[in-house]
Amino acid sequence: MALRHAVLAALLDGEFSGYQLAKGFDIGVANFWHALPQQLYAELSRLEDEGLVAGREVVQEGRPNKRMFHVTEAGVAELERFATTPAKPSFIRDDLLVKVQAVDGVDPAPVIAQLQERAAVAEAKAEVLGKLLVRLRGAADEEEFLRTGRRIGPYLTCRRGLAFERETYDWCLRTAEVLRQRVVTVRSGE
Amino acid sequence: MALRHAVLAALLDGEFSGYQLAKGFDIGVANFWHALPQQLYAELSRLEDEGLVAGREVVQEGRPNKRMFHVTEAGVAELERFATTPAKPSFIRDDLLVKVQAVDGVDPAPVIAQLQERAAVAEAKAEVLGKLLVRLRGAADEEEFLRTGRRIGPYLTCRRGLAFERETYDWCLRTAEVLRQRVVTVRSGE
DNA sequence: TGGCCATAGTCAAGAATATGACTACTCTGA
DNA sequence: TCAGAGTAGTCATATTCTTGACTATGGCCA
Repeated sequence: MALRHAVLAALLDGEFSGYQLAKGFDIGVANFWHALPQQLYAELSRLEDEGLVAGREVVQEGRPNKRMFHVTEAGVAELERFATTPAKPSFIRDDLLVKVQAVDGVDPAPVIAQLQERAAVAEAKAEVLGKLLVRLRGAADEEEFLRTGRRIGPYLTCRRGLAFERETYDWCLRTAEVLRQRVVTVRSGE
Repeated sequence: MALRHAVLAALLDGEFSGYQLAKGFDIGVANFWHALPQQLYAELSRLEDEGLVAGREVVQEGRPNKRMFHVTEAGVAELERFATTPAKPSFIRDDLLVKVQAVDGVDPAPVIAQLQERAAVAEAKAEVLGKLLVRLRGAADEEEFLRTGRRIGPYLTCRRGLAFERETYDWCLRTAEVLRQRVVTVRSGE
């Protein structure tokens, strides 16, 4: 039940609408918590009912009105409480890893293709995250920023995301190469 | 719905009981697909009903009987089909990352403590995975094994798991250090 | 002027996961 | 000899996540 806390954590950066969160979840918080728009809207409603966030209607012209949310004091208190509860071990869930695990029993060609695709996605994501890091730290260099910046949480999680994507990229390419080599080996009658 | 495929992939290594899978899921397949025992038992039943795995009762003395499962031809075909479906993007889900994201708004002390704990867990897991790699490749060296071994799927996913745990370890320690430094900085009135 | 995309959000239903309790037997250590 | 841990598995319930459809409006392009 940490989606609510992920939302609260994301809202520490300011005021956001459900729609903005749904977009932004792809780059920022989504490194460690993926959610669909429907979940976010529903969670925001629940959080508002419980007084952990507060929303205000923003009337817009030329486009639908929206509701901007921010964290309340009670919301910060809830985050505080959450931070002290023992963390559950993290886990990855990845279709592609399942396919690689099974690769000895099936045709490797589609797996190789998917590794390649995934590498491309990871590369693109890594680039986005790299740029986000630069934007977050602004003019300061990294060390300086980490020592004195006033909002380093997103920066730290972003670094983790970047390392993860780079690792994914490397692993996908190296794994695809291994599988490709084996196809050649088998064909040449090893 | 890839738990079923994770189970099928795990059973490619031989015959296992639900109980064994539940234990082993922690080290092997669990790198990319975590599941509770109840889920595994339920999934095995469903897979058996659908003819994708077959079980046989093994009568034991001094302990409860067990059911050993293996993948059927239909099961392999299902894996084959699965391997060709487009892979969904993977995602991490991590309580601890949420806490780090929120660390600017809350007391960092418990977060630092949890980062330390997590680093220890990751280190232990990395060691287990390292040993598993050695066991999987046996006498051969890595290159040799990857070229000619007949069951490399688990090896490849295990390498990914190892890289992930090492990355987690590094990130946790570096992040904890950053947060500790800041506490000092703030205390000294920066 | 018809179709598509973006903004902004909602509803309902279903599948997948998690939580907690429970049976039953055996071996081991205090 | 009693408690606890390990083996092997089941059941029921609750929460969470995913899928798919749906409302509205405005702008852009052909």
